Amino acid sequence: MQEDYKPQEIEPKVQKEWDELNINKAKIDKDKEKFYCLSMFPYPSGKLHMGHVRTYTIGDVIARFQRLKGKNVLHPIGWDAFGLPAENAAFENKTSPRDWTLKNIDQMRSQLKQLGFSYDWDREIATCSEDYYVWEQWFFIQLYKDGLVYKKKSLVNWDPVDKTVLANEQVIDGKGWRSGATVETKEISQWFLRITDFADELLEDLELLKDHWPDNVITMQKNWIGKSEGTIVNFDSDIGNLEIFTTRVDTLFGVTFLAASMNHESIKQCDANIIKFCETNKNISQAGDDQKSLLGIFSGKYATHPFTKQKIPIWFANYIVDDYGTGVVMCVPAHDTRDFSFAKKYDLEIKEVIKGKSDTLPFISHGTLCSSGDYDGLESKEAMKLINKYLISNNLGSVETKFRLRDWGISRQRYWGCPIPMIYRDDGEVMPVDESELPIKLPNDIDFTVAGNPLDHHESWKYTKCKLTGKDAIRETDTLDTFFESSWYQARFACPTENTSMLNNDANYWLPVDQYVGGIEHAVLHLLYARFFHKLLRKKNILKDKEPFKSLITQGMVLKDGSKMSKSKGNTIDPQDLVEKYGADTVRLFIIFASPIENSLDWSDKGVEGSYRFLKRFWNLAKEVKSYSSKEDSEEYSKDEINFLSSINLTIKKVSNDIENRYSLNTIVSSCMESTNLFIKEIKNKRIRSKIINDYFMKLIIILSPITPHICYEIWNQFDKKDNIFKQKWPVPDKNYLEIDDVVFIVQINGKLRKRFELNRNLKENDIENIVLNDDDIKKYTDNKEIVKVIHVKGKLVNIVIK
RNA sequence: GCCGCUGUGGUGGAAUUGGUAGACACGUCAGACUCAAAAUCUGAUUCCCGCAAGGGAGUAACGGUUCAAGUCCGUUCAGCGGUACCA
Repeated sequence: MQEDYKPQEIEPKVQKEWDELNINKAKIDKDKEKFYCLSMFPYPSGKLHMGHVRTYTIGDVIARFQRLKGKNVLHPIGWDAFGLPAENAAFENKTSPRDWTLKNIDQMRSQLKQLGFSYDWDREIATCSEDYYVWEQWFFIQLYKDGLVYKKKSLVNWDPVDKTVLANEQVIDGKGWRSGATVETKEISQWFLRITDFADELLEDLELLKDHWPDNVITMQKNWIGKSEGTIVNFDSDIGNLEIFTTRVDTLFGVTFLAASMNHESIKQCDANIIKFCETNKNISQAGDDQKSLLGIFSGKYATHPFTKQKIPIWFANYIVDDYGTGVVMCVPAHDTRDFSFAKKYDLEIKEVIKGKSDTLPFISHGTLCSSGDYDGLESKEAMKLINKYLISNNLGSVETKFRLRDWGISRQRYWGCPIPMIYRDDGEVMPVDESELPIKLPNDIDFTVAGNPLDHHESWKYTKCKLTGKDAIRETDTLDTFFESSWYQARFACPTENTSMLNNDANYWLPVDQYVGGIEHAVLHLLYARFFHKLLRKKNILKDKEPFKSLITQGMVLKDGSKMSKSKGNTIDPQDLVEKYGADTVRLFIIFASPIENSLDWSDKGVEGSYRFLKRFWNLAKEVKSYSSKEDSEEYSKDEINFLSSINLTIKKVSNDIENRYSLNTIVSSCMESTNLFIKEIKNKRIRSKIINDYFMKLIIILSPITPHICYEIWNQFDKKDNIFKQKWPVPDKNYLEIDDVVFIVQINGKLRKRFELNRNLKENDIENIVLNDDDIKKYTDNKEIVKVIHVKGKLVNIVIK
C-alpha cells in the first residue's frame, strides 16, 4: 500500500479499471429489482459548475448505493443541447451553434468522467442530434392529428432590434436584455399544446407523488394549475347578456358594480372616449392593489341584478384579467380587497352582505348572510348551494370549474432548436410534413449577420414543396421550446438507440424514474411539462405508468459568500481546479458533508481541507488495520468488544436508514467519521482483537464507497485480492449488538439531568428505583422532598418528580 | 398581499417517534514533534459565576400543553422561496 494518500495517482488508475470492468452498463434483468436513478441533464454551457457537481454527486451516491443493495441500476447522462446561449455565442464568436455546443459537450463529458460518476456512457444522448429530435417531430405530428396541437394568436414580448421574441425573464425593466431596446408587445401566431385538457389529471395525480416529492414542489404545482370551483352568473344588460365567474356566489347580493377587462369585446359598443381610455391603459403594469395603480372607467351601461332587479353600473377596469374566467367580474367591494380599493377610489357603493368575526371592511372570509333576501341568516357554504340551485333551475347560471393553467406555447422564433414539422401550402392549407420526410433537419449553413431567426431568411430551406401535391409551400420556421426536449428524455434513456420508434418496451421496464435529482428552480415548468408529456405518451399507449418520476430530491444552490456564483461577480469556484488539487473523492465528500442536500450550500475552501484531511486519516487507518494484530485468546467477547460491535452496528443501521429513507447524506459522512475515529482509538488501545477490527473495517469501506468510490475501491483491493468492492453487498447490521445489556440511563429530577447510571436494560422498574433513589448524589436532591412520581423510559431514562 | 418553508454556538450543521441540546466538522486557542515552517498528533472550545468541585441560563420572542418541549399548540418578529390583480 502506498505510503501517503495520493488521489492524483489513484483516481485515473481506478477509473481505467472501472471502464475495463464495465460495471456501469445497464442491462435488462428481470430477476433483479430495477432502479432508475437520474439527475437532471445539463445544458452544455461550457464548463461544469459547482451546482452540477452537487446534483451529479447526489445522484451517483444513490446509484452506487442501490447497486450495492443488489438492484439493477440504470444511471444515464446526456445533454440538453438546444437553446439560446449557443446562438448568442455563435453571434458573438462567429462560430456555429452546433460546433460551440459539441465542443462544450466534449469538455464537460471529460470533467464528469474525472469526477468518477458511474454513468452508462453507452446511453449518452444529445437532444440536438437528429436521432433524438426526429421522434419529437414524429410525435408532434401525432399530437397534431389528435387535435392536441393548435395555432393561435397570442401576445409576446418582442425585441424590435433583435427581431425576436423574449421570454419574460429576458425583459429587464421593460428593455431587451441584450439589445437594450424597449420591448413591445406584439401579437403573433404561435403553436400551443393543450396541456389544459390534462389539468385535472395533472392535479389529481399529484396525490400519487405525495410523500415521495417535496411538499413545496407539490404545492407549487397545485397553485400553478390553480383549480377553482365557482359559478357562472348571467347578468342581463344594456349590451346583452354578460356572463361572470365567481367563487363567492354567497356575496351575490353585495354586488354594486360589474367590471370588465379593458380588452373585453363589449367595449365596441361604447363611446369613442371610453374605447380610447381602455386602449391606452390596458397594458399598464398592474402590480399591487393600491388605489394608484387601479384604473377604470364607467361604460355608461347598466346590468340588472338577477335577484333584486336593481340597475348595476358596468365599468372597465385594468385589474380584470382578460383570459381568466369570462373577463367580466361581479364586484363586491364589501368582501373583496381589490373591489374595495376600486370602489373607494371611484366612490362606488359598498354593500355589506356577510357578517363575520370582524367588523372591518373588506371582510373576505366566509360568514353569515345578511341583506340577502331569502338567504339571510344562512352560512356562506349553505347559501352558495341554495343560490346555485336557484340560478341553475332558472337558467340564470351554472356551476363551473376554472383553471389558472394556460396552454403551453411551444413556438420559438429561434434557430437552435427542433424544427416544427409543419408547412404552409400556397393554397392556404396548413399541414404536417409527410412522415417519410422526417427528420426535418436543421440546416448548418446559416447567416447570423442578419437580425432575426436565420431560418426565416434561409431560402433553400424555407421554400419547399408539399410531398403529396407537389404544390409550393413554406416551412414553419419556428422551432420548439427546449422544454419539449427535456420533457421525455428520461424515457429515451431506456432505449437511446432505438431507430424504428420513439420508444420501445424497454421504457416500460425502466420507467418510472425511481429517483430524480435536480434543482428546485424546475419545480413547476420542467416537472409539470415532463409529467404532461408522460401522460400524452401514455394516452398513445407508448408508456404504461401514470407518472414519470416516482421520487424527487430537490437540491439547494451552491453559493459563495452568501450569493449565487456568477462570472460577473467573479466569485466562481472551478471544480476542475479543486479536483486537480484534492482529487474527486475530496470534492464529492465535501459537497455531500457540508450541508443537507436540500439546503443551499455556501462554498468554503477551509471545509474542503477538512474533507481532504479526513480521507488522509482514513487512508492511514487502512494501513494500520492491515498491520494490526492482537492476542486472540478468549472465546468470549470482552466488554470493550461488545461496545465496539454495538457502536459500529448501530452506525450501519443508521447510515442505511439515512440513505434509503431520509435522503440525509451529510449525516452519513458524520457517522463514517465517528466510526473512523473509533477505529483509530481502538487500534491504539489494542483492546479489540484483529478479526473484529478487520471484518468491520471492511464494512466501513463499503458504507463510505458510494460517496468516495476511488479511495474505497483502492483500499478494498489491498485487503481482498479476489473480489472487488462492486461485488460486495451493502452490510446488514448484526441484531445481536443493536441492543446490548448494559446501557447508560440518565436520571432526571423534575426533568433536569442530574446523573448517569450504567445499568442492565432489563432491570425491573422497582430495582432501578432502588438503585437510583439510594444513590448519594440523588439523595442530595430528594432529601426532605416529597417524591410525587417516577417516570421510566425503558433502557433510557428515569425522571423523578419531586415537590 | 396570498401560499409554503425556515429560525439551534464564532461558522456549516446534528439531535429520526416529545426523553442527555450542540454529534461530526470548520475556525480559534494551547501543547507535542521541528533549527524553523508545512504536514501530523494531543487537548480545550454555547454563555454567565467560580481557582476548582460545582451551580445557573440557554434552541428568534412571548405564552400554553406535558413528569419532560429545539421537537406539539397559539400569538408575534425576522429571513428565504413561490406567486401575483386568477374573481
